Amino acid sequence: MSDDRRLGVLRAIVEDYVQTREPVGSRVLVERHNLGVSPATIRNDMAALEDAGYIAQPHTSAGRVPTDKGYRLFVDQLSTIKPLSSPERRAIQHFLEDAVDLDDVVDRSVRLLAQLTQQVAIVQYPSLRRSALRHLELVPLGDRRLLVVIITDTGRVEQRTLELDEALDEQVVPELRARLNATAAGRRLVDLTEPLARLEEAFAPADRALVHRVITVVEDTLGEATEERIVMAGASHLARSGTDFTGTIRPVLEALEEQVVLLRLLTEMADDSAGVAVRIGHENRHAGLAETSVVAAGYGADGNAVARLGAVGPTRMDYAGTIASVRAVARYLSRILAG
Amino acid sequence: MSDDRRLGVLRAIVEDYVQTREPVGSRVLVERHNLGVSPATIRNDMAALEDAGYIAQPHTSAGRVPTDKGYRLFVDQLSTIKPLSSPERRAIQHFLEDAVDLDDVVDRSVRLLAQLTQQVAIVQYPSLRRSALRHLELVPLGDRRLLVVIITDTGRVEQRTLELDEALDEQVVPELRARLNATAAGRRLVDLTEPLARLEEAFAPADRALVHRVITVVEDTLGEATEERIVMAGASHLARSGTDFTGTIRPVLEALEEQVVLLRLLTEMADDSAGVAVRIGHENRHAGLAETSVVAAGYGADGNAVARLGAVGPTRMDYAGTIASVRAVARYLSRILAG
DNA sequence: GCGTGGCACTCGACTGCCCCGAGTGCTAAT
DNA sequence: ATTAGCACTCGGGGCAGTCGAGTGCCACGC
Repeated sequence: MSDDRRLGVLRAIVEDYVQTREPVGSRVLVERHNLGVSPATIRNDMAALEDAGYIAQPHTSAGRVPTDKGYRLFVDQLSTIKPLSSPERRAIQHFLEDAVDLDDVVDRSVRLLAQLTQQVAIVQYPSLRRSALRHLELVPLGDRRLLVVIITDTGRVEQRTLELDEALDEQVVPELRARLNATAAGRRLVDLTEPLARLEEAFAPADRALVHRVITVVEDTLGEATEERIVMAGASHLARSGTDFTGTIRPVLEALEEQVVLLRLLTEMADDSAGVAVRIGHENRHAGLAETSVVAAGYGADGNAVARLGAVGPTRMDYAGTIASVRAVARYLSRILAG
Repeated sequence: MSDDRRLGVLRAIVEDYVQTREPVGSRVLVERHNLGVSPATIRNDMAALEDAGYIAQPHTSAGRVPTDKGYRLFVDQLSTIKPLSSPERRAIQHFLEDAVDLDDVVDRSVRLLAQLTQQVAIVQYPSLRRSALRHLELVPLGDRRLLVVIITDTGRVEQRTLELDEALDEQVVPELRARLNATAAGRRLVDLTEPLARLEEAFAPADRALVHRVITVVEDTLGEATEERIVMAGASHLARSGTDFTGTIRPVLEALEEQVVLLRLLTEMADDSAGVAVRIGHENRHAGLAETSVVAAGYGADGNAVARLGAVGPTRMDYAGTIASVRAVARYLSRILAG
């Protein structure tokens, strides 16, 4: 009994099951994949695969279904990444290029990915901490409020309003703006703390209170709590006709609405050599996602990832196609952000 | 046969059906609502209500279920709006007050509304066109790119990058910024076109190309196509155990993912005297939403609505509670934006 | 030792049948 | 106008029987 053939059988089972959504038996297997052997032989292989935990049967007189472990082996065997068709590629590029700002880019990306994969897509906004600062803008609003706008090189814009205790000295604002930008522009936000502290000391004591508040607000904005945003699209794909989940899709939807869960999901995953990570079923370590798989990749200008995106679907998904789409969108998105 | 009692019967049917999710018969009706008459009498009333199209029976030997028309009458009869409990009110206020910027406010609002109503919540961002301009900021990025930032009094920030054909004259930027703001600040964005056109003519011919591009970009940003954004939360509530929809929730989810559909939905609805609008079932004029009802209200600082929010759920929903929650969140949101 | 044909066995899916009960509509009585 | 009584309808649940897909195992041949 060759190990090679057994792998082939597993692969055939996964492919058939993904396509038909039904447990696959030994006969249809030999017919559809013209393996040159008889059903009985396949049955022996299947028994071995079942002993090893790669497949299971829902009930005695039914065919076999891949287990999480089976999908894992299947995915690891997937070596070649199926390239997208060239019309597909053009469509992606065209679609993303028309975006007017970062919100629009992210929004278009997530919809595009949902469309391509026919699954739920999630996209994390470029992390503030890992981005570089492009510009800091201070806008006085009346004489007791100051609007602080933080603009990163990934196009992300954050704004905070400061309520001041005393009337604002209009003179100090342009100076503060200029010196803040001189100090901070171009730096990664995570590296700002120390230079900003030094800057504060360089101001006249009378102005320090204001300077301190501005610096504090900038740093708070970078705090973990509020900085991460994730958008989602394609939830309707979860409700596709042939319902893939035992019971309802509610736990899945609930999990997907928890930013914290999604964030953990995305950040915990380690990309493989092709830059894509796959988590299957229970590997997600979350009850609501026990029957789903996640395919994710990082993106970001000039090679260093500033955030991640991915697709979430039933464990019985088209892994090859999903991986290809996720990878493609991540690449185009990186290119757009760099441009 | 008194018309009063018939209305009471309809009301009782709606209440019971909303609670039990099961067709309600004449006997349980008299028992649960201690109407002082016999089941037979109620049956006559029910027959009349059915002739009038307010209720229907799924099949011969079953109880009655309200029709869209029945719900409509029921909702129109709902005069008093059930006030929220005071802990609820405190929770709302507390929750919304902690928001740091507009994105955060909107995000918190939509989650809060989903939580309160136990349904899908949608919130439209404050309309750009109906907001007033707070500040226009121009930020040179290198010498061939100019970042234009538009900040409204509702806290919304839009940004666009201009790619310039020729090197930017650093001198003209402060002047342009000052004059743009002098012309535009405080005005409703929809009223800007004409003053801006006049402003353009006031510049030296050499600078007009730049001025023109900036003005164009501001006006384009206000164009219908990109200005409207809607966020959604609570999709998981659609998948609640007792599935309320014939077939799947897929068409509903699909409709909710179409910004255009949502937008039409929200803007087409006319608020009643209490500031809340309700659309029931087929009134939504959208196939996917034929079995859902929408409760919406406008919000905005100082009384004039700049956008809308709402809840979407099965026609068999708790209208009184949903209306109360939608109204409350709209009010608190208005207050936050005004403050 | 590996592959194969044959065969008995298992068990879910489907079907037809029956019965029960909830709920109705109608009629006649008050 | 309300009500009691009654015949009628029809969906749903329980039960038995059949069908067929698919398995596991065994004996045989190369």
